[in-house]
Amino acid sequence: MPAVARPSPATAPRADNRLPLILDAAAGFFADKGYGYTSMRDIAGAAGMLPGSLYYHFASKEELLVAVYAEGVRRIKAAVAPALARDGDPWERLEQVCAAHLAALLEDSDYGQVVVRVRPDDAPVVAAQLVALRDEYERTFSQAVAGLPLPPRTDRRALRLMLLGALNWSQTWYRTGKESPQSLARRFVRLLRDPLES
Amino acid sequence: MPAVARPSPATAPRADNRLPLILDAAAGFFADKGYGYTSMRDIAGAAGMLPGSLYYHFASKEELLVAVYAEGVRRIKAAVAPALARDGDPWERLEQVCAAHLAALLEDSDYGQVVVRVRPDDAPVVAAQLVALRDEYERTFSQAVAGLPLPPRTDRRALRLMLLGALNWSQTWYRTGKESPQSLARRFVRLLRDPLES
Amino acid sequence: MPAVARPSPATAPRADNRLPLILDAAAGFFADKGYGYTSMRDIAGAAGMLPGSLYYHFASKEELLVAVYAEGVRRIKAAVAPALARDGDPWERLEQVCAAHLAALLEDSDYGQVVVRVRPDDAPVVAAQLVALRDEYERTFSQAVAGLPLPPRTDRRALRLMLLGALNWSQTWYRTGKESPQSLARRFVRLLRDPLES
Amino acid sequence: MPAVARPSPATAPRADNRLPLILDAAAGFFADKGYGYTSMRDIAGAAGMLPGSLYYHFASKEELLVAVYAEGVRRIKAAVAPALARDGDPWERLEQVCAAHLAALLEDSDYGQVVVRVRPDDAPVVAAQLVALRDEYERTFSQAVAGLPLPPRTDRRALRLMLLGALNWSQTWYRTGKESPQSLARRFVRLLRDPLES
DNA sequence: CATGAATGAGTATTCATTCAT
DNA sequence: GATGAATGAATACTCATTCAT
Repeated sequence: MPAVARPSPATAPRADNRLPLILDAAAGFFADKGYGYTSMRDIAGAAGMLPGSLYYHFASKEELLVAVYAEGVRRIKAAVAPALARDGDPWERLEQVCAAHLAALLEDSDYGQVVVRVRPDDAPVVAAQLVALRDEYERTFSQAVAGLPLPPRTDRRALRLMLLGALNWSQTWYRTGKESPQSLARRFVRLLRDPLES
Repeated sequence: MPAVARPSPATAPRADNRLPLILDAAAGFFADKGYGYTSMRDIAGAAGMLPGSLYYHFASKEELLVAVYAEGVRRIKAAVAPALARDGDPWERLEQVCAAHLAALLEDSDYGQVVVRVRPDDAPVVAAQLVALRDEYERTFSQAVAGLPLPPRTDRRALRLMLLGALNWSQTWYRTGKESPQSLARRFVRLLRDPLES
Repeated sequence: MPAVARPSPATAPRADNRLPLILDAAAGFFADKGYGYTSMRDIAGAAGMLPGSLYYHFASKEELLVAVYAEGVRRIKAAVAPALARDGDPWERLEQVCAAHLAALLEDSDYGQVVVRVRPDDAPVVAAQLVALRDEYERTFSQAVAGLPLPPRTDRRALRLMLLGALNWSQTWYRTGKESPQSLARRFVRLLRDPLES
Repeated sequence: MPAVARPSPATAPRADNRLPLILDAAAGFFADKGYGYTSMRDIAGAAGMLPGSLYYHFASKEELLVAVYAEGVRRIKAAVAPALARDGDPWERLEQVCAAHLAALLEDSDYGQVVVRVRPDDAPVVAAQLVALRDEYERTFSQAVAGLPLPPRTDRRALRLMLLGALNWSQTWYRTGKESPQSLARRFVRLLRDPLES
């Protein structure tokens, strides 16, 4: 326990500068193969270290997942925030929010994918934390729906669940390149906005 | 213990057929914990046999999954078929199809859940078979959308993807008891049919 | 226990007419992959029956091996016998014996190969029987060496071990087609007969 | 707890190196029971560790075999090298080479035995490596034959195959104690060198 | 003669984790 | 901060064998 050498335990309590490397590696695998199909060895290998070394940074695989998941939520929220802040037509705003959500989910980074792909009960011990993080984001998303001028008695909850479900499920069939998140978002929102009954 | 029903030990030599038992057990676990989180021990235990005994019936865990998955698709198709066959208002028909789909997925049996929950690439060796099965069903579902009278240039593919996505994703948040598949289907279809833009 | 139907329990105590089929299948695998690497399933499959059915014919895998091994020894002895019976030049006779031995071992059938390939202690329970069978043949082979007119004090035992070793080991490197057992036998015997020291 | 002997925890960080222990254990079993009849449990047990722990050192049973086999070839080559390097009578040299070969094979260590006992295709994945190793040694052995002054048109290849076969097959019947490798080698070489035809 | 169904013990291998250094 | 070495429990799967039918 060196009491002097370290410049200042308060300002730099723990450097841990390879931490982002680990998070990136983990996010990559979790997004790609899922939590349960990823081993600590996979992650360590990709981060250029040995499995045991991961435990200096995270107490368990589950805690590592929480960290990745939290970062994923943070990024989706950050991606959606500008769209949400915009003034103007609420339908247009919803479309932009959806586009940002989709982009974060499908293309921008592994972190976003993790949030949609990993089911909280894959990691029972921390399931509650994951659910809380997910809920946190869904409240954000709700605001975009809440701002919509809708006929009275419209079921806004169903609207939100439907839209979010459609968006999230797209991870299942979406293939990069054929269509942009932006245009997909437009299609989906149009289907809701425009009357379909001829 | 029906004392009469059994035809005769000669005609029915002894097909205890614990095979459906195995399938049920597997379906239960796959639906509940996912494919990768289920062990052959789990399944064997629930079926009242030893792990090795499973291999008399299925050559591998993956083939067992295919059997469960196929049965799942069969059941969803069977559930949806009557609704699809109905004459009358196409929107009404779509609603009934969605209700049947949701019921099969959320309540009726584990088999339906497996089809939605298990990702084909969890079992790489048979992934193609699973995809084929899933596609087979989706073609069935498409018919309900195809029958809709829609304004020209409506994007029917997007409509199908959106609806199916919303339906399937419901597995994530749906909790039995609060709301019936029937009523949920009605809500979703209404949101599409009725104009939302005031 | 039908007392009448069977023609005559004494003359045909047990038909067992698929037995040769089983032996052939077993010989094939034992020769090819070795005893330990062959499963009863392999054999049953090749014989067109189920694994359990083999136990009607043989009490255990080990006993099946004994049967195959015995048949192998029988065949090698039968192949060598005519050459051994010949009159005339003893060196010529030895060459013919070696040629017959090699042919039985390398080309004629799987049974011969089994005798050379399978080590008695691969099947501990019956090891002694296998050794006895092998010894039985070696005594036969010895006669060909015993008949040789050799300088006094020649070590006939070493000669037999050397020749038999060279012959048996050929299974390791011999590839059908390049050279006949006949010509290989001639080469080996010549090396012994002719003086090499110039 | 030796307080002095250990040079310094810094220079010799802690290379317990139980690896040779594992190799020895594996060599012992492979030589004794054969590759396929040896389990990783056997080896681990003899090395004083748990089965899983072996995989820290070797990626698979097959790779472990390669390591043992390579060491075996190395040892036989090393044993034969001095004899091969000798000047003087080529027949005498051949005899010494054979004696060294036999000693390595029959008495000196399990490693040598493994090379002769284990058939490359017992471990299909690495079979090619094993064959390459074996060939490597056989080229060494060939030199001893190549140095022999022989009548023109003598078949040197057959001579090498015959001698090596006789030597290697001796593993089958040789029992320590009765006769030394040295004397056995002399017998074999004499049989070739001296004219047998009276 | 043969099968259908199962057993129980064994196989190689994987994995999250630990901990002294 | 990280490693080398190991643990212990789990995993999918295999195999010789059994036995009622």
